[in-house]
Amino acid sequence: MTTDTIALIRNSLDSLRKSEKKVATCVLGDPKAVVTSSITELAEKSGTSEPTVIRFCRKLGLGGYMELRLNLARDLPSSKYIFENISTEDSLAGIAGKVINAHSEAISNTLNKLNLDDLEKAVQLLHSARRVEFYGFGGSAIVAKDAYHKFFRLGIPCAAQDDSHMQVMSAALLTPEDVIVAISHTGSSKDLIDSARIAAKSGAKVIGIVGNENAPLIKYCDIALSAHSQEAAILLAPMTSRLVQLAILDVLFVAVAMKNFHGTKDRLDRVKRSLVDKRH
Amino acid sequence: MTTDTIALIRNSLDSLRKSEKKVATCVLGDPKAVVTSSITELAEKSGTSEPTVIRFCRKLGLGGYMELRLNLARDLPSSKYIFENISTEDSLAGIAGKVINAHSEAISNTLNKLNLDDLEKAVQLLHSARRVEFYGFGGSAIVAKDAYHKFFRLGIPCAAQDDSHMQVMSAALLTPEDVIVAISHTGSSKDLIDSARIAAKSGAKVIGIVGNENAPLIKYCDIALSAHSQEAAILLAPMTSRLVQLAILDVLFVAVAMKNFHGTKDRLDRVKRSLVDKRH
DNA sequence: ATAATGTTGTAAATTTACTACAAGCCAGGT
DNA sequence: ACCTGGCTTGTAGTAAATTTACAACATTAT
Repeated sequence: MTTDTIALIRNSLDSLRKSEKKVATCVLGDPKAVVTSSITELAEKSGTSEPTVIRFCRKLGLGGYMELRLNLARDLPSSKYIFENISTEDSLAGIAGKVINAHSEAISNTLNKLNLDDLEKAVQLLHSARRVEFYGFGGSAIVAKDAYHKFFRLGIPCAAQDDSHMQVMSAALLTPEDVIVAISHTGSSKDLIDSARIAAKSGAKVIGIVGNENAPLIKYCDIALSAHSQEAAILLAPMTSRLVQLAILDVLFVAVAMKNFHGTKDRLDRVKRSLVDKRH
Repeated sequence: MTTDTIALIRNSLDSLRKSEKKVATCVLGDPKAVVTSSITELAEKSGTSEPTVIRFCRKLGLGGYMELRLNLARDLPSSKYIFENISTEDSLAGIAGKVINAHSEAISNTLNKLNLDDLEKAVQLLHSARRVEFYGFGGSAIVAKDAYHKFFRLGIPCAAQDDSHMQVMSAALLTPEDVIVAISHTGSSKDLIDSARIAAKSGAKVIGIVGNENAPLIKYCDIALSAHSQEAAILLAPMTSRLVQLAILDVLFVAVAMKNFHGTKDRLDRVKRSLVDKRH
């Protein structure tokens, strides 16, 4: 249902007439220019006439040329999505824009990058787990804790471990019915790899959430969900990566929760009610 | 540099004439409609005339009405209807899509909702603070901890407190040079309000990060940054809210970091180097 | 070869964006 | 209170845009 106009043009290229195709190649060649061009300019540049351009638009299922322009404006990697780094010259508004846009973009990209098969397997594992443990250090410890906060409401016995000693001890005591979720941006933290190895040795299933497809941690994972956050700005990379990790865990949480919707709803309501006395 | 047009309108709302403001509220009220409207339609709907609409566009620094339409089209969510709730019938791909889209949307909206003046003041406070403390409970405790993780790298003495007793004790010891950041989705946690009140009594500045503009907590804040996440799906609300809070703190962090770029860069490098031995 | 069909461009119609100017409004001063 | 000067706002007109109707041309089939 994602109507990317440029993809649409490319797909319907075959069903176009000769001169309409000229228009199409012209649009595909420089879509950005179309946004700022009038129909006359486009007709001229493509060596055709205005009505041809209109017919071209109609063939795409659009109402007219205006609609094409607006759609292209919407779909283009507009100046809004900047992977630039922040510079000292930036105004506060500029900084806010860059940070927010980098985040938003990173999150959207996650959806494309996610492997649905692996995701499905991860959901199955978590759903049928006797116990779930979330491991992470530093920034990823926060993600682990957040995951714990969510998953424990599902009634699944779980814990977040951000202490390397606790992790190995806990990992040693796991059983094949248990699952650990190992979270790491680099995917190369020695301590975390140790913990994952020990957990695997105990027979527990290991789900890795990493920000890099070549991470050594992946070798010790049954399933690795890579939150590859493309070459975002250096300064922002750790933040976007963390946000993406959180989003992946949110997806896992919701998916697992939906496996047993009524029980979940009841449980979430009870959690909610338990907090009312804390309100002002 | 190219800021979001909607945010631009919101910010320049003060410098507009009476009837231009009518146009502005009309655009802000339903930006999507503007994209498909002609200048005449917008003039009519806002109860003004075409020239007023043009003048409004010029005030924003745009060339004319067409540019406004194109910019709005570009900034708007790509026509996916998102704010739906998850249902039990959803496929995994559907769930992932909805969660990710809700998140992405919430983050983008943050930019529009943020009040730049308040943001600027918050940056100033944090930059010149002798000490910064982050307070939060439950899910917001995680956000607090995340903020602590970031800000301590700037060399600012700081801490995250997620224990109500520690909070009040710590708050009682603060000085007018100190700043606390009180984080709460509902903005009505009794304990957090207590902590904020005590901190204020000690003379410390209070920055509130809340998900609701009518939160009681705001009364005790010098600056309240509202991460109002619009009526997102019920099940997803806590998650998106948390993501938005994180994003706001990211913006604050980057902005404060940029106040002293060279020092920051050096410090971040040192932190990075300190971790290399932990790598595989 | 010629009729039939399909494709493209010309020219006119209609809508849209924009400009020049005049009417209205709200000060401040007499 | 009433005028006056400046500042807003709307009316009416203009130029330019998009879209339509139709005619000319090309292509294919009979």
